[in-house]
Amino acid sequence: MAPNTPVLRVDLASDRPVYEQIVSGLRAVLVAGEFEPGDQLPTVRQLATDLGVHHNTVAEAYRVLADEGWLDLRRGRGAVVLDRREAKPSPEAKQGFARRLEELVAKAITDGVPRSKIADHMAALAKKLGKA
Amino acid sequence: MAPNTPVLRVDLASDRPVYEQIVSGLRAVLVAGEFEPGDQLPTVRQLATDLGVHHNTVAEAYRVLADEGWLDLRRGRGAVVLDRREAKPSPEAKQGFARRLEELVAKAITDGVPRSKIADHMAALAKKLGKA
DNA sequence: TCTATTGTACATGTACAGTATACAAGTGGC
DNA sequence: GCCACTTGTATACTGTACATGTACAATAGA
Repeated sequence: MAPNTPVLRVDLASDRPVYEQIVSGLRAVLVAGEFEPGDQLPTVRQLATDLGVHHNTVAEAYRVLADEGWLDLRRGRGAVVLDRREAKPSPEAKQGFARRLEELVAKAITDGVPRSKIADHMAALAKKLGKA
Repeated sequence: MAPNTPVLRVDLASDRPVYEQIVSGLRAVLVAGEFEPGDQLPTVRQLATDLGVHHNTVAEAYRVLADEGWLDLRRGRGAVVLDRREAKPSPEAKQGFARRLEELVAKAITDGVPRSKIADHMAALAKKLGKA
């Protein structure tokens, strides 16, 4: 493996905001359990250098994740991964997820991804979630 | 049902651009097959009034869908749904879909949606895609 | 205590989203 | 054919968000 494993990657050319890419990407990594509670995340300056952006951009992303309860963020200390087992109920979150999922699939179909591939991906992910 | 069935709905308070919400929402409707080729979509002014936005905002959304091949757009005539069966292959589209899907699921989990619900939704959608 | 490290606050440049307004291109009745 | 009307388009303008530059505050460690 490469000397320093990149935590994630961003597309500077994308129309999607970089800080939002960092939030989404890191959140996926955290949900996947690739970090244990107590683990240190790269400092805002370290990750910023890796990604080629300004450290304030990374800081903004870390702040969002901290608000969501994923990180403990303090100056001088860095970003520490939290436990976050509390599953707070969300009324319209389910509905929102369903709609976003439909929209994502519609986009993929428009982009020419075969429906069978899409179905396979989702079935596989659903299976993984079920046994977790 | 209400006298006029709303084609879709947007959240003006969302940080997500309205025109992008219109694109995603309409694309999902089109993929779902709720319109036949040749059907008329609401005029940009009509839909704009329904949604409470400016007609130029709707026009921008229609233009994106027209570029994707979903609509035939001409002044004086309105927006007509096209056939669009051609499935153009996309190399990185599959990979992009997979990543976006993971991120969407991570967001849902963060929002407190039970993993079982997420898995059920995806399994159901996958099944529907498979038999289509 | 002193210094380096780390996150934060604020101001600035730039690009994009949404709107107001005027225009061009079709449609349909006469 | 003419003319009013409808529909999408183009341009200018305003507010806001993204990303950055720079300085600051708080913590860690020697």
